[in-house]
Amino acid sequence: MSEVQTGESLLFLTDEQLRQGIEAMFFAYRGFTAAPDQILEGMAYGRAHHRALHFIGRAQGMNVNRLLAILGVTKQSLNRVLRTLIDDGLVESRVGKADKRERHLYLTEQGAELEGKLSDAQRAQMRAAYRKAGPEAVAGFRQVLEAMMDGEMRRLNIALRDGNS
Amino acid sequence: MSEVQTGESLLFLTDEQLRQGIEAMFFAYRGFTAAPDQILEGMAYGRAHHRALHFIGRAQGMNVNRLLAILGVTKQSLNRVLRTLIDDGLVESRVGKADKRERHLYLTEQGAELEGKLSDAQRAQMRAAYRKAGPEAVAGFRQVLEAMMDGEMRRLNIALRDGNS
DNA sequence: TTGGAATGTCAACAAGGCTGACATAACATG
DNA sequence: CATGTTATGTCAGCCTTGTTGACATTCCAA
Repeated sequence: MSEVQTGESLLFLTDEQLRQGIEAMFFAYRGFTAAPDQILEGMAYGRAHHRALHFIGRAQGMNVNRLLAILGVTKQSLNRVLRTLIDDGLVESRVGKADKRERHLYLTEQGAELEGKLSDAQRAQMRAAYRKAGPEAVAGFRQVLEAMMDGEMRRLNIALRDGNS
Repeated sequence: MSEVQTGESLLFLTDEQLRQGIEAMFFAYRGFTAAPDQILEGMAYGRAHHRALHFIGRAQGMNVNRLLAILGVTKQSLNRVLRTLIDDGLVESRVGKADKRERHLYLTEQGAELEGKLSDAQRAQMRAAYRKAGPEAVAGFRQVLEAMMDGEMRRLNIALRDGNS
């Protein structure tokens, strides 16, 4: 697969190569969401709930504004989802200590349980793909994904990764 | 980045590594759809129209059933989209020659023009990411994406790639 | 001739986006 | 202190795109 590569880097940029990449991304993303979607179906929750649970679990205590920025939706849209999660006791919303206008979000025990189930399924899927492709491929995969994010997203992603809340 | 790899392949499979991959996929997919979305906004079309145009353009003459399989939606859902594209003169639906029950789908000149515009934008985005990451990374990227598709999707994707309609 | 396949269409509904408008509480600053 | 701004929530309504179910038509194939 890695071909000649000497001066021939342009080969990877033919329209056909790019198109294949685009289509692969489309199909792969479907596979990517399939496992958690399956768990969620039948429950009263959807993909939006999953995303909220995921990122709240990832950086517990995060405030609403930050979650909005990460998810890239409007507060009205998030609120609908968050409302049900809070009402159902999966997420707890605590008034900020320093700034009492802020609400800080935490997973309850119940919330963490569901999040864990979803995460496990998605990680298993990812793990299988990683195994099949091998560590070198994974490194390349990550590099391309990074390059595909625009600056804003990359910042959010890196902040998450480094644990800056 | 390729590390030791001897026995250490497992390093790439820690929960943390997997989680980062999951999040990168989430953020990157947003970047991936951003360019065409922007072109479409304001027009009376959405992402669903883009997908239909893309795959019809990719394999002109494809019948409806096959398109349904590729897109993975119900015929009612596709029909709504296809209806507007046909009515607006972007797609032509021809009765099958061999089997007159089938409808074969083609882009009109107008349809091809819009498809081209969307494609160009998305390819430009992809090209930028590929350039930034480099050819080796791209090869790895593709390998992981392949592994992330389930069998069904991989079959569809490969069939497309090889031009089997 | 008859069953099944390929397609289209009507109706109703749900999830999850969006905008706009408005309300409240709390911080921050002149 | 008064005033403006920030963080959040909420109501109402709209759009896109997915879903099911039901039914009709046309045509291939046994």
